[in-house]
Amino acid sequence: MTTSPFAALGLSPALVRAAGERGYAEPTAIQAAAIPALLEGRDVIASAQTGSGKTAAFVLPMLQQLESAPRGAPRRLRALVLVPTRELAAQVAESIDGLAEHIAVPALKLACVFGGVSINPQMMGLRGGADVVVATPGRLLDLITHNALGLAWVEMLVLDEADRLLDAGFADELARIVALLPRRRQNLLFSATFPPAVQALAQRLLRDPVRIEVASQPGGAPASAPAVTQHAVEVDAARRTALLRHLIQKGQWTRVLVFVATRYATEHVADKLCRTGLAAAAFHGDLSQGARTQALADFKAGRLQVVVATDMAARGLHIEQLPVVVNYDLPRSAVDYVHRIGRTARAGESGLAVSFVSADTEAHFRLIEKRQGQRVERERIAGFEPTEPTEAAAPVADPAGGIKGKRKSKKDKLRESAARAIQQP
DNA sequence: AAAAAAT
Repeated sequence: MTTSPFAALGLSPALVRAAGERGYAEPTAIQAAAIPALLEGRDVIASAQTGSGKTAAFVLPMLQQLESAPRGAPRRLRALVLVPTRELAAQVAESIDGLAEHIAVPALKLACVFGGVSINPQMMGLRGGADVVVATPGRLLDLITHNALGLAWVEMLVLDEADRLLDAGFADELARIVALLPRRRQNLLFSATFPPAVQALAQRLLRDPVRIEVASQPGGAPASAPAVTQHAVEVDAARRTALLRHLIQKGQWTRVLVFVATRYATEHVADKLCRTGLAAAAFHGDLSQGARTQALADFKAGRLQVVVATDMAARGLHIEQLPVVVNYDLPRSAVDYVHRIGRTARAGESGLAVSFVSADTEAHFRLIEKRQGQRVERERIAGFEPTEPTEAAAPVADPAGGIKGKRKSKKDKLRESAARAIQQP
C-alpha cells in the first residue's frame, strides 16, 4: 500500500480521502509548499498562478485545524474566509463543503454570507453558530451589527484574492473587521498577484510569515509551462463586435468569456451578439443578484455561449471547460490582465486569451506586456485588418530594417517612450 | 463613464 502524497504533507485521512475523491492525485506546487507551513500554524503569504489550486491549499489545512476541536466544545466561529465578490464566496464555500465531506466533527457547520440577497435567511443560518464563515466584507459587518455573529474566537483569517481585499476599495471594511479579531490568530493571504504597494500593507497583518511564491522564479521565468496561449489581434475599435462574431464562428468556441471596461459596454456588446443569433448575456455588478447567479449558472450549464463581463468576473471564478477569454476592451492594469486570462487554462487544461488592440490602445497594451514581462505577437485576421495604423505595425515594415527579432533593443524602447512623450498634450 | 462591496 502506498501513502497518498497528501497524507505525506500531514493531512488527516478524512481530508486525504476527500481530496482523492475530487480527483486531486498529486498536490500542486502551491499545495505542497503551503499545506505543511499552515499545519504548523504559521502565517502564510502565498502567490501562485491562476488555476493552480490555491483554494484547496488553504481549505485543507483549515479543515484539519477545525477537525481538532475538543469534544463537546461549544460551536464557535474559528475560521473566517474573506473574498471580494459574491460569486466567489459561493464558489469557495462549495469547495469547503466538498472537502469537508468526511470530517468527523459532527456536522461541521459552514455559512456563506454576501450582500444582494435578504439578510434574514443568513441570520437564521447563523443561529447556533458556525465553525467556518465565507463572506464578502460588507455583509459580514452588517451581520456583526445585527449580532448574528462575533469574531472573538476566530483562530484563522483567510484573505482570498488578498491583494484585491487590501486595496483602497476595501480598506475601510477590512480595517473594521480586523479590529474585531483576536490579536492572536493565524493569517493566510492568497492571490496570483501581490503588487509591491500591497505587500507593505500585507506586512501589517502578518506575523513572521512564510512567503511562498510559485508564480515565478527569481530569474523571472515562469515556474511552470504557461498554459494560456496569448494572442493580440489588431483591429479597428469599431469592428470589434464583427470580429468577435467571426472568431467565435471560425474557432467554434463553445464557451467564451468576453471582458469589457464598463457595465454599459457589457449590455451593449451582449445585445449586439444576441441580435446576430448568439446566446449571449451581460454580467456585471449592477444586475440583481438573481440575474448574476442565473447568468453564471447558464454559462456553466452551456445554456449561454458568450458572457460579456466587467472585471467583476476577472478574479477567482472557476468555470469548467472555458477554452477562450477575450479582452474586447483591454484591462486597466497588468494585474487585471493576469486575473482575466487566468479564467481559462485551469487545473492543467490549456486555454486561449485573445486581446483586441487598436491604434488608440496599442501603447497601453505594450505597457501591460512590459509589466507582465512577456511579449505577445500582434496578429491580423483576414477581412478585419485595421485601417488606422497601429504603432506595432510599424516595426514590421520598418524602413530602416532595424528590428529583426521579437526583442526590442534599448534604443527602440527609448524611441518608443520618446514618441509617447511627444504625444502627451 | 472603472468595477466591486451593505442598504
